[in-house]
Amino acid sequence: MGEIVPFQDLNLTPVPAVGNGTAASTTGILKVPKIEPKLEPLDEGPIDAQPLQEQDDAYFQDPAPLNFYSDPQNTSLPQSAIVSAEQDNVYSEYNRISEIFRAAFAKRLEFGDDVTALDPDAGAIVPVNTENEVAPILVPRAQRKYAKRSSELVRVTDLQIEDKRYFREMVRSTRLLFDSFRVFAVAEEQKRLSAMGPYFRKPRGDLLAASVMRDRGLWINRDKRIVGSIPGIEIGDVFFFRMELCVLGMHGQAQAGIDYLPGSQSSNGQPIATSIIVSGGYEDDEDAGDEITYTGHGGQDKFGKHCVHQKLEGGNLAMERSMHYGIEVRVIRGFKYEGSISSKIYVYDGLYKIHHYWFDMGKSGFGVYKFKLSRIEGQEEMGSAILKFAGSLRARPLSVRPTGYIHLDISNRKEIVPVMVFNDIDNFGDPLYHEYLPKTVFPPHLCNSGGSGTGCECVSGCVDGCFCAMKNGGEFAYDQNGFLVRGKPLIFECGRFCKCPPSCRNRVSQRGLRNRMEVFRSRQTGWGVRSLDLIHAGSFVCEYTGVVLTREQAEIFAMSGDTLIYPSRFSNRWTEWGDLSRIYPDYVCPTYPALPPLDFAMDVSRMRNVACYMSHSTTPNVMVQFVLYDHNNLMFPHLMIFATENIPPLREISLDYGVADEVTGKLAICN
DNA sequence: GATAAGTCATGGCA
DNA sequence: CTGCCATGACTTAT
Repeated sequence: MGEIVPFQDLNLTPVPAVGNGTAASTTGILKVPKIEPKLEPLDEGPIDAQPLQEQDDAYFQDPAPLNFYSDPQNTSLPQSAIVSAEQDNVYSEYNRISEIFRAAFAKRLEFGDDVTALDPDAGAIVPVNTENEVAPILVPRAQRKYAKRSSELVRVTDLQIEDKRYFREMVRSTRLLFDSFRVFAVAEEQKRLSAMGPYFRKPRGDLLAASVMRDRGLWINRDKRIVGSIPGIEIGDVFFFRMELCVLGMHGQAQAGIDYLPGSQSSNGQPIATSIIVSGGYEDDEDAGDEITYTGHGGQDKFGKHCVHQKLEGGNLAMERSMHYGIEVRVIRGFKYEGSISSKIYVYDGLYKIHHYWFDMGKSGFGVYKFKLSRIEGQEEMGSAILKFAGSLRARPLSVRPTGYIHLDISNRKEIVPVMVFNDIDNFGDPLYHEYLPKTVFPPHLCNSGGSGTGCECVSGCVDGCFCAMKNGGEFAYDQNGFLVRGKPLIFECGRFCKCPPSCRNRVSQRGLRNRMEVFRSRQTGWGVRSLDLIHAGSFVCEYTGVVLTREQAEIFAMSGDTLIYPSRFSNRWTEWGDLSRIYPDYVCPTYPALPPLDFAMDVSRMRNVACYMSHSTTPNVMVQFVLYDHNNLMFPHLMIFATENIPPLREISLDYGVADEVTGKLAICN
């Protein structure tokens, strides 16, 4: 080994604070006057009288099936919907937008294509706006020119709170784009492939999204090689693809488990490891959470069997050098996760230090390098530990948390999965005193407008181009997995006059809650909501229910001081989900059908559902999307809540309730 | 579970 | 110093 340059000579300088606080103007999760009902102590409430008991039946024990499309036997859904085709003309705008996307994808350049139409000054991708010409989505591989990964090794320290918000928002929007584009790209690529003939392999949305985003220069954290935590990424954040980690600068290797700055790029010629992925791919690994014995890479054949001794080179050498300099590494754990959209999930578990390493005989009889890592103290709880905890909580809530639960299902089996109530802070228990309302109640005349209507004829489920697809502008709002492709002013799901079964892909939000929820008491937000299941970005979470009041009724109610929800005041966060303007410069956010002013309010004072307890945030992880299915009045849509981020179990769900009223200074949600 | 298609960064070489 | 290309890697989906 050559001469060792001491740690302080390494070019490890803190990055100056970047954020200026303008990216996010207000705080994260706030204490707001959401629905603050009259909180009553539980002195003579039902809780003490009826101690909770662990429930063993399927309703409490079975995990919610994520792929509900494989359940055509489920006929419990109401077939009460009236949908007519009268709006067909207003969807021409949708059709036009869809055509742009389809054409863009169809015109993907292949290797060797002529690229003279591309403008070299505008980066890799250029829209060609002549008639009938659209931008290609991918530049031919041979033509791609990417900015190199930086070799400047830095550690980011002392971020101010506004800097943290800035970076969190940057990460959030990047992930949002990755997720929504991934969903979209798979759907479009499938259309393109099927137009060319039969195909056998589902396209990989992770690769498509990452590749297109790289073309557009949308990968982040490439201008610095960051040691330690990545600003904007928190312990416990969950990822579904290795490429997503590359896009975020978390871990730059598409497959390799050790990411490092090679010695050839390092200021002192020494390689430095920055992150590792622990996912059980090496038989000699031992993972005890805080302590890891990590096996170096190499020595395996293509089937994953060791066949030669490992060498102290590449990532292995970088690990040894990081140990020598006392440099921390990020640890990301990979799991198999039942019901996930991808085969594995990846969880950021925080920073570890390498304490020693040795050369050892592996179980295969070939030599391997082993590294002993231990977690740096004082960090947030490990994300992987929370995932495991949530898993046991789903099965045996009262054994895992003997105190705190005051109800195991406030829905009283009105939902498909339980909604529990947890309070280990005080003795308030008002969620127990409201009737649970699984679906919004509309004025009777809306849903009973005669026995005739129009709908699709898809007896075995809706297909591309069917009547209901056309009503949504020629494309369904949801992909084959039930994920929202992009937000729209309004979505038409199939309804009563459709011939399709309840399992139809166009009936996502009317199926109700799919994730086991917990209403919990919090010192910061009063009541809050968290899920025991991992929620995928783009998936339906729940409806925001209440009893619909017309304006006249609402005025009377408001005078009497009841709590009302005004749907028109929810901020238009749906425009962010699927906003591809950073990929398609001429992207137009869907604007049709133009909704009339939503001139109604919802009373949630007596009857409500789990959504009512969600906290407000200006950096929310869910949003409201308007949906129609059981009647046809554009003025009275359902308020459906969809996830805009991957929400790990037990992380608080937050919603943007809209801006504060300028006159009263109150947040808009309450009157 | 074997296999095929796909990607990245690295490192050697011209 | 740059560009090219082979290589290895705890992937992902069928």
